[in-house]
Parts: sequence; structure tokens; C-alpha cells
Amino acid sequence: MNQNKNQQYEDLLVKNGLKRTGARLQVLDILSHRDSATSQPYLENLIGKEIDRVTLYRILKTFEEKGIIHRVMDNHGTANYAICSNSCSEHNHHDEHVHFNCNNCLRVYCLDEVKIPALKIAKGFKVEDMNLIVSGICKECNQAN
Amino acid sequence: MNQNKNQQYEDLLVKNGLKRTGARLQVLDILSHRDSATSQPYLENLIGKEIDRVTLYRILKTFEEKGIIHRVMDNHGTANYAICSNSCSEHNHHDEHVHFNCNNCLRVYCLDEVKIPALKIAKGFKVEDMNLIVSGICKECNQAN
DNA sequence: TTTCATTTGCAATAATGATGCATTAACACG
DNA sequence: CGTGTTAATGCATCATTATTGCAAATGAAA
Repeated sequence: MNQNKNQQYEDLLVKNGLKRTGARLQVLDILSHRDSATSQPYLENLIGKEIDRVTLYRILKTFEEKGIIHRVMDNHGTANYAICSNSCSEHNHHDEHVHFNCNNCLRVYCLDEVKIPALKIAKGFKVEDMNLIVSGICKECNQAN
Repeated sequence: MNQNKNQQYEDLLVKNGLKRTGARLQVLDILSHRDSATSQPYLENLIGKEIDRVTLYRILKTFEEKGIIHRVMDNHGTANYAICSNSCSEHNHHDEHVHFNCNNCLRVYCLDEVKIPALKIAKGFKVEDMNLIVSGICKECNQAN
């Protein structure tokens, strides 16, 4: 069915010098089919026992280092992962978009359309990354009530 | 020596319906004498064994709920705490300033002078809080090298 | 198919954080 | 000032997230 999608993931792995293993393909598949960043515990839940927990940690870490996914810390200190938009790479990881963390369902949305405006940071501080997390109640939770 | 300072902390506690215990005063004293947000492990280190770890957690949690301090999650998912600027209270907790997380010394600075510019968030999302963490190399670490 | 580096699974460990419960301390009231 | 009541603390325990070392399994290339 998803021949081309699968091929796409495999290319992504090979391009980054990673072997295309079942576990990695599964993680890529899950992450790419979700509209919000996924927390590690939730991922673990989705995958079940097919992949060892340690393996999952290592896969996520490797992917992050290669720029395949990015990690967002939510307000509760848990890691959330999402597929990077195309323009990320190992050395040019642009992470400067906004995330929305729902305080009710805990989901993390990537608000790709919102950019962080330029800021004047005090002299002497070298900026490497920016991470804006907006928290509140998401659309779905608002409608549910 | 610090009679008035101490009085100030005690007032703060009483104002929030909290008993003025030694542990709480010590935490307030430490936090107010630091120029950057302090991580939980570092706090634990500073305090030593005088205060139980659980007590420290509970104090920090209580203070946060009362709006006495605020919590910032750094990029590594550890909690950092800082005294709120005067205008915070339990129901009006304005946390919308920027924090700088040094990737080298791990310190977290409150950049009070920098404000988060207004953002257009998609309709249906109710914003309750904003948290912008800029990471990079801080002034001191830059000068050290 | 065989070799070799990578990847995985398992066991063990560490750190952060929460909970239940008995003990202690603060403070309001007589 | 005592003293009772409520809040706060300390201790033991447990849950979760994350890391490391090592042996076994697997992918890829020859």
C-alpha cells in the first residue's frame, strides 16, 4: 500500500547513514501520521512491546541528532517528538516555530505558521535555539466542553 | 542583619496563608539572592540535608501555586525556579518574559527586559501561558573562553 | 554466505517526582 | 503562657523517565 511512503522513510534513513530497521521505520511511520508532537510515553504506548523501551529512546535520540525529528519539552518536562519539516538537517536545525501545549489533553501542536519574532537579546549572549511554548486549551478540548 | 528582608519574606508567606517555617524562609532567601533561575537539583545541593527532598518539592510546588515563584522548564526537562517579580499573584501570574538557558553552564537567566511579542494563534485555541526559552551560550561562558 | 559494524534487548542503575502515614511544629485561642 | 488543632515535615516506598554496559541479533557489503 504505502510503497512510496515507505521508500521515502528508507531514503531518509540511508541518507543519514542509518540502517533501515523495522523499529526505525515504525517510529517514522507513527510520527509522520500524527498532526501533533508525540510524547515519549504516548509513543511507547502506541508501539507496545514490539520495540524495547531502551531501543525507542535510542532511536529518538539518534533521529534528533541527525535532524530527522525534533524534540520539544512541554510544560511538564516530558519530551515530545515530531517529524521535522523538510528544511532541517544535522547542521541546520531550524526549530524556531511555536508549539502549543494543551493543559487538558496534554497534546503538543506544532504551529508551523506562527514564527517567533526577532528579539533583542542582551549583548554577550549567543543564541543557538529558540523554543516558544504556548500553553492553554486546544481547539478540540474547547469544543468538547 | 537582614531583619527587613526576613520580615519581607515572612509577610509574603503570611499574605498567602502559609506558615512561616524555617525551610520556607531558607528557600525564599536562596532564591532571592540568585540572579538566575535555579534548578531543583542545584537547590537541593545548596540546601544540603537540612531540608528533606520531599519537603523541598512540596515547598516549591506550594510556592508556585501561590504565585510566589515561577517554574521554567529548560531544554533538558529539568525544573528551574525563580522568585516572581512583584506583580505576580495566585490568579494573575504573568510569566511572559523570556528565559535564556546556557547550554554550557546550564544556568537559566530571566531576561525581564525582553517581552514576548504578541502572536496570532489559530482560532479556537485559548492561551493561558507563554514560555519562551532561548538557548545558547551565556555572557559569562562566552567571556571565559 | 560470510564477515563486520550497527542495532537491539536485557539487566541494572540513576534522577526526578509523587504518595501515605506518623511525627513535629506553628499559631490561634483561651 | 500552656494547649489543642491544623499545617508542615520526614521517612519509606513507589512510579516514571532516562542512561549505560554487554551480549545477542541483524543489516549491508564483499
